[in-house]
Amino acid sequence: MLDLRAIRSHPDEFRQGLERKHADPTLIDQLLRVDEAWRNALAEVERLKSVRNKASEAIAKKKRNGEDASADIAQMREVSDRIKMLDDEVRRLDDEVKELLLTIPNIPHASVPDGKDEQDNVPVRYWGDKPAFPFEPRPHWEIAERLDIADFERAAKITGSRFVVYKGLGAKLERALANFMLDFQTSRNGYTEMFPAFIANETSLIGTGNLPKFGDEMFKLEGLPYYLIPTAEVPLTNYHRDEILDASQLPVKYAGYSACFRSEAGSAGKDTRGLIRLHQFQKVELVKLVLPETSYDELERLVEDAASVLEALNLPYRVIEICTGDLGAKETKKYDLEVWMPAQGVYREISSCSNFEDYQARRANLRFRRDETSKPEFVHTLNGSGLAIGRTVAAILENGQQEDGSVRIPDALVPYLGVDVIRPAE
RNA sequence: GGAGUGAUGGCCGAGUAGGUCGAAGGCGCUCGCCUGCUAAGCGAGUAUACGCCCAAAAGGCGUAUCGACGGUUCGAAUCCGUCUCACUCCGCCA
Repeated sequence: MLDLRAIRSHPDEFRQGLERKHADPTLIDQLLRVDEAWRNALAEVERLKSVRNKASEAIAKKKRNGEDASADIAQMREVSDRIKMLDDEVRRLDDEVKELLLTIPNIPHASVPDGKDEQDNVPVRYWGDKPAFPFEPRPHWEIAERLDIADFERAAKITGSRFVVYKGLGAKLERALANFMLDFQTSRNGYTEMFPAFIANETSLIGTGNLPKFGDEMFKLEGLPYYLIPTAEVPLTNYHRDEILDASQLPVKYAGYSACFRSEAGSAGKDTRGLIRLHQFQKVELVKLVLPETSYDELERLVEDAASVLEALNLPYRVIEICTGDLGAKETKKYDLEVWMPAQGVYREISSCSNFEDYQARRANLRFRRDETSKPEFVHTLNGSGLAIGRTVAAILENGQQEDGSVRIPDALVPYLGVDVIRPAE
């Protein structure tokens, strides 16, 4: 959430920020209106409580001296009733302020290119040579079915559409990629490996910004205040919730492997085939908690950390900078990594790296202290996929495919998979 | 799932016939003194959030906070209810 005091002192900056994001700038005015009402009610109730506290003290004194205090008590009864009413009012207004604050999106960073939607995103660099095929490249789902390494039909039988069962070398490829990515990010890029729970509570989801607004993108456990995590970002970012870290601990860098569950509400008809858009996929997620003044440098480094996996796997990709209109609600700045998918002839998102500044840190109360005497400040949080495994499988299958239906495995992965080519059964 | 115990400040730990308790005491930490150095000793200080005053900082005033929420009361760390978490025992499991 945004800083309420900052909004009070220069609301125009926030209105403009929301406009850049094509969000509703009048949210700021709504907020300020309720905030003022809240502060007025608060001042009044605190004044009455002050009266009450003094009177209570006087009553205590009288009683100790054996004097009669019944008149004072009767008088205070009225004050107390009024306090009770005002307290309800204050609570109601305070809830309203908090709810609005939780709903208002983050403001884009000054460096983010203006734009309306994804059409206006800006490619910033390209890496790798797209493979040239002397034949018509097949889509990955066809390759996978032919190699008998992924089974969508039976997954639909077991669960439903948008699920997959990996089989044989497909299952091992999934496992090999997870191991490879975790090893890579821990040993090469200095992340601490984490293995979180796949279920998180509502407080955690509010902390990362998935609730209250985006509950319908997740699977909720029936009758419980628990959700299946849509990404390991949720448990990893909440790991230090309500803590005050020492500045010397920063940056905190976590790499967590998890399954990710997405309801994909509203995406009917999109990417209905293959591994691109499933209700469950696995991912290695990178999360950083950093000093505020370093967060944009850390974002650039995060992009490199994610991109270096693609380079190690020799998968062609590009980096695009997301424009203001296409930014998610929580982000101040975001880069997507898009991997080349030869069969469709398009780049597909395989990683998304974002800076949230203190938007999540405020929600999750993630703070640090510069030294023993200084006041706690909010950290900046960042995260990026490093990478989405299902889409990496798809990219490896499509980019490594050969005319005979076999698939060449990237060299870096061979020690993990045990073979350098996946061939169709005879 | 059943039975029980507990939750107080950075940590430990007092505080139940409700009233000068934001909370004794100790440890830790900070500053000063003392000391050849260290240790010990002595003195002072040491929570957070929010609102108001102030151009701002400094500072001042006020309110709230003893797991959370709600209730009783003029007044709650202390009484009542609900919940959460932790621990112990039993059962059940990987």
